[in-house]
Amino acid sequence: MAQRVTLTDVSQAAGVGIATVSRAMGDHPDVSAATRDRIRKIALELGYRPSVAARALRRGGFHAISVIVPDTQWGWWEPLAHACVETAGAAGYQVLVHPVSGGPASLADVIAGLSDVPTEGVIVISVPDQKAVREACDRIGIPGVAIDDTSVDIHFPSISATNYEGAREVVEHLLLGGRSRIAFVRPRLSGGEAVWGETFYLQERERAYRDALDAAGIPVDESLIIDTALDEGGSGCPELGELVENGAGIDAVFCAFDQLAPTALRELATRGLRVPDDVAVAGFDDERTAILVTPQLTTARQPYEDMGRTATELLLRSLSGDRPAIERHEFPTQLVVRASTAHDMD
Amino acid sequence: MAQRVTLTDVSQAAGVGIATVSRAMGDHPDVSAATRDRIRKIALELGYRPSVAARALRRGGFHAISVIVPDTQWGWWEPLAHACVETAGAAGYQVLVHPVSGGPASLADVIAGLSDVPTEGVIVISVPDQKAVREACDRIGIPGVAIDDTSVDIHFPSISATNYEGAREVVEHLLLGGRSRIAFVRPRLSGGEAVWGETFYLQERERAYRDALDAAGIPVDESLIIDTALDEGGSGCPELGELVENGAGIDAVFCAFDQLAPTALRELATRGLRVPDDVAVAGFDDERTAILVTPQLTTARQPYEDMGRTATELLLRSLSGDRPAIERHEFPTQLVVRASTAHDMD
DNA sequence: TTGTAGGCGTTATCAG
DNA sequence: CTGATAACGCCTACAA
Repeated sequence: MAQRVTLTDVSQAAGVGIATVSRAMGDHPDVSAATRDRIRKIALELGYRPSVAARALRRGGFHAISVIVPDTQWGWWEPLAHACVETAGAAGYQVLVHPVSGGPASLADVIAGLSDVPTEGVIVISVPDQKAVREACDRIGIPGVAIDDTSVDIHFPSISATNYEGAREVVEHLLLGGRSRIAFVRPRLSGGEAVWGETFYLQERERAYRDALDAAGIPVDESLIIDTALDEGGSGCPELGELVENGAGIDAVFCAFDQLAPTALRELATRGLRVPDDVAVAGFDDERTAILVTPQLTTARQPYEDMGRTATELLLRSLSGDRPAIERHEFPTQLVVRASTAHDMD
Repeated sequence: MAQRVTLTDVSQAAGVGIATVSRAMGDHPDVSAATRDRIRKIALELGYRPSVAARALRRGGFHAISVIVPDTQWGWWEPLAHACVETAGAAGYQVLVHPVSGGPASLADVIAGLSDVPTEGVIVISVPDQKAVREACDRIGIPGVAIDDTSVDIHFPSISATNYEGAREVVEHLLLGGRSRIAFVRPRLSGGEAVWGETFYLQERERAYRDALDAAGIPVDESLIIDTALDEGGSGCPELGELVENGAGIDAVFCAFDQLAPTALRELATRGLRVPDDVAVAGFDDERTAILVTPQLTTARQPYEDMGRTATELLLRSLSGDRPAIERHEFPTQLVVRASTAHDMD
């Protein structure tokens, strides 16, 4: 139905050669204005659309890369995609963004589907299992780069922030503020997603939490490390509430990432604890959440721009023959102090 | 560099005809397992990748559509894109998402760039000027559908929510709660973007605001209609502050959309006004903002799923020859009552 | 200024 | 089972 009208059709309808039509449609100089206009009119009437495929075949390629983005409800990955688009655009590449629809299997599915998409390479964001994804890439024969700190084992050049250093900086900021009973809030694995358990960035941030306390001579109290459901709109964080209830005497909360903060803040508010006076709260990412909650959240900002740009550069380089090493490229975070931890706001 | 190795190369290296290689690469039955494996091995060594262009040319088309999404920093449009992906996927279409990079000109630019992208049609989201975009589409000869309520004049089949009815419902909800001094907060045009001034949804929501007051027998006080900068992270809303200062005696605030609420809420909090006891606050969209602010926001939810699905269906239909009418398709919003307006929470 | 012909890399149709 | 060959639709020398 769709791709029916061709150059030949138009040429016949106009009683000219196909070359003339081709020239008329492009902005070729070698056509008389009269015939050009006549042909264009006919083409329009016939609903002629040039075949991208034929054109690309003729010219050899599309110069497009794909960015595969996770299907989280809210797009924290947007700054990343944006940076990719910018960088690729400057190099004459189109960027195709493919949202992943669901479970862990489907990332590989999306990639498999790419065999019919004109893309020369792929940037995957937040990959549950790099091995499977890598195999999918190999199967269709395109190179890839990951912006990912979830996989413990990596099979792509992997871009991430300095999770350990960033988290350590956050915790040290809390310690400097005189806090010593610091809870660490992690996301609870929901359903069968045992994946979380081996999530690299969680490991790193937790390690930083422990090390920072150690270094400050504060023994880690395992009961202060709690797991909770991820639900930004939820009314509270029962596990944190329990901690307060039990008289754990916490004076700070470090959320493994910003999205865990809203429920924590609400729980504290419900229990009449003031933030930051009674309890300081901090997160990680500097996501949209951080500026919308009350009070606004101290956190570690991930350098998404740099990360996206570097990923794209690595990919483009590997398109021109390079085979970049499979290693982690870590980019430093920046501590952003806001009202949720007060001490050095003055 | 990239697209060099072809079927012919592999066939020569393997000492067979290209047809055999083609069959070996696909999962054709008519090849002996032995040759198939041998050929595949050689192809892998040579780094052979089938040409998507040639393949598409042969098979006639790509079956992909594009969704062009605005480059707002935070993706309220994501549910839309998601619905498009789902709907298109079910019909065997790939979806390419193209973020727009900047100013009003660039949407048309993105579309112009699509002439080299294998896409059969386009869904544009939030179009500042449909006329220009329509011309860009015509120029490259692909059909389009808009999910858009910004343009006053439309040149695409245009999907949107029922802005008037939705806003009216919100204002009536405030009135029902006994509020009568209701401020209406609009975004201020920043820089040269006179576009906002002729923004359809703003006109509609304002009209609803006025009509609702009228219907309730409350005269519209023009001084209660204020324009403010859009800055989610900002510390307050000076214009609203002034209103309070001047003793305008407001008891409710209707924000033209959710993203205007955070600063309004902060301003009220700063001035010691309690929400909703002293002042009720409501928005429009049911965006992420709505559940993150304190207190959570009463608002009108846009039915993004329906909207995205319908847009995709319209587009797919126009790919099979239909020429859908250029008209608005409006989908009803749903009033979502949260803590920011208290009266019927009990 | 216009028409003819060849080829881009695949796949499908035919012979062998 | 395998090999030649003809399209697919467009662009562009080259020829008229």
